[in-house]
Amino acid sequence: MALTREQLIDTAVDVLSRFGLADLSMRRLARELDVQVGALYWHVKSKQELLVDVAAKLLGSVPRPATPVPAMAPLAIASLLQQLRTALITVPDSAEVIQLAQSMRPDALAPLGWLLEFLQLAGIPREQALFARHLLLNHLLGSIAAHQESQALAGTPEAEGNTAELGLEAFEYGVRVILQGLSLEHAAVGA
Amino acid sequence: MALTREQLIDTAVDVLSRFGLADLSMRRLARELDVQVGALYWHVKSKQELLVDVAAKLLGSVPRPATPVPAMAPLAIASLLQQLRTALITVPDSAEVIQLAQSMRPDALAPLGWLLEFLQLAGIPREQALFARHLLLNHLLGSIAAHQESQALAGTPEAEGNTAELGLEAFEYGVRVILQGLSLEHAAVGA
DNA sequence: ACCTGAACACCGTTCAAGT
DNA sequence: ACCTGAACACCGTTCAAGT
Repeated sequence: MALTREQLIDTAVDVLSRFGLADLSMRRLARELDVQVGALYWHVKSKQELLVDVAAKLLGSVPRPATPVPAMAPLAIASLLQQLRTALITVPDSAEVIQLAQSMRPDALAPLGWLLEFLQLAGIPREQALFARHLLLNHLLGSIAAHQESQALAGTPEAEGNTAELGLEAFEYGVRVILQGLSLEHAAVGA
Repeated sequence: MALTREQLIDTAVDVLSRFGLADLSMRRLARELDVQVGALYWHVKSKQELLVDVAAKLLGSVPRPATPVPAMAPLAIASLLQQLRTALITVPDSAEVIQLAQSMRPDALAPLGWLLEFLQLAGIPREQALFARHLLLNHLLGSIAAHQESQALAGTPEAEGNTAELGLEAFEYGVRVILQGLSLEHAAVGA
């Protein structure tokens, strides 16, 4: 049966999850799917386009939180960020893939749209909500990348629980700091 | 006269500044320096090692601010971040290069050491100062990358001052939010 | 419509051998 | 000490030709 775009994306997600971005080449994908490299380009315009779909699939399992009342918006934001983190933290180089997708097609990642929505709901004007989202996103992706690096360098898994919790702690600290800073900058949030 | 490591680094900075990271290959460098590719590997262990030195050179022009009294630490931090931004904003893909250097050799970039120092001076305990620095760094590099992307997509330089100021505004907004959030999280800062 | 075969124009790294 | 020549094992993308 003929190769499908879905199959191509699924295989890409699989190779990424198991071996990382360095091993995710078009040639590797072709080998994995038992076709010639050229065949892939009938289903997909370029590797970058494929990676956008990979990013969307990585975030596909994140459910949309219920729309909060304004006073609860910061909580909804924090929990959405947590969910995004858990969806990405086990996939090597996922931060890089999301960043690329976000820069290529800013509307391709639905959960990031919700994030903007909740920030505005919290009383932040649109333009500044865009800045604020950038801030939160840079922190999310940055802390995921840092955590994965530190694990990669760890080598022998001595005290692995230790570094894993440290990564989570750093993430939550940053979210707290940013949300507090935002509520100071925009009076509308507090209760 | 023989090729030197300095020459190699300088040429790399030059190619990066003019053409970006995609064009910064060992083979391109060799062509530029009129040697064979192999020659480069006598002066440098790997491309990654070279990029660490490139990153250090990019930040080499940033002067160390005078050590502030604790109450002035946030100001010193904000001005150091500004200087880092101006050093990097004109160099394509500089954020990526800094991030790589920072992950390969966390002590190679002196100004980032100063940043940690000032955060502790502001009354933030060491461990959390490390998180806070990450937060500021992710914002700095993220906003530089975003600004350069938006310029790349702009194509025709219509209303170029507009987007340039928008990038600066987003950057300053983020720094403000983070510093305010930090001062809320750590009581020691206010005057 | 979907894929093969083969090419084009590249990569980073290594290393015997030269000077 | 410093560099060349040549190889090894890869890349992403294109495209005539096949089925």
